[in-house]
Amino acid sequence: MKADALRGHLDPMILAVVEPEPLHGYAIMEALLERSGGELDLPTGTLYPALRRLERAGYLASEWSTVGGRKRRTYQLTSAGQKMLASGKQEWLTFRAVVEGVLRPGQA
Amino acid sequence: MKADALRGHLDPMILAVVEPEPLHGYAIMEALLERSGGELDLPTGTLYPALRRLERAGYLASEWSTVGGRKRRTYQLTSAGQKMLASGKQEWLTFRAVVEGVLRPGQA
DNA sequence: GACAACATGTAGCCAATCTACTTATCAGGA
DNA sequence: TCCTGATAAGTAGATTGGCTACATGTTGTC
Repeated sequence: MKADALRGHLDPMILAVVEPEPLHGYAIMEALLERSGGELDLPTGTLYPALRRLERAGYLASEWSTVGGRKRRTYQLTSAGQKMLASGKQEWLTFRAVVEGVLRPGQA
Repeated sequence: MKADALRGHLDPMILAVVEPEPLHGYAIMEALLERSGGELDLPTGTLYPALRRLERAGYLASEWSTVGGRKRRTYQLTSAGQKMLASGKQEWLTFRAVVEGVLRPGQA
């Protein structure tokens, strides 16, 4: 999968994995990897800046903790993030319809 | 639809609309608009550079003509473009599976 | 002692899309 | 006649988010 493809689609995906329960960065990476069937292996240079961006925008809130001597910053969805996630899902459906309307991916 | 969302997905869409028949730039814009149900209204500053890029890459070939006093540059798919389109469709299916695996868009 | 896994982060690069602009022809209505 | 909208093609420059590459430190295992 090309890197560019992710542009503009990563944010809702991150919000989606922290929706059911707050997670720290590393766990978010693992959740994305798992939910994507091993396809979405984000470099830390992508994920961590994205998390800070989402927090700055008010969609996530974070809190430090220490577990087994390791420092974790755990992120949870805010109510603004909840709304953003919902509209992100909606936008995805629109986007998918647009691409498939043009691409007709059935005919290889 | 956000601008970024298109990143990396536009190329195969352009190739797809010129697949059945060669089209000139303006007609490609109209075809995209029509196939997308009016959603994909590309600015010329996006389309024309993209066409040149695709030609430089060998996926499209172009030819000038004049119709009704207006100059047109008509693009057609090359065989490399044909292959690129096929793999682009395949990549789209992968990408879609990744996003939907993470997003579970059913649950709004 | 070394290495993999866990955990977080920054600096700087790159490329595709965008806004805003230019140039030109043709058709139709005021 | 003049103006506008549709047709047609293009460039310059800004933006921005995901990338590579790097830095730092802990824990557990061979």
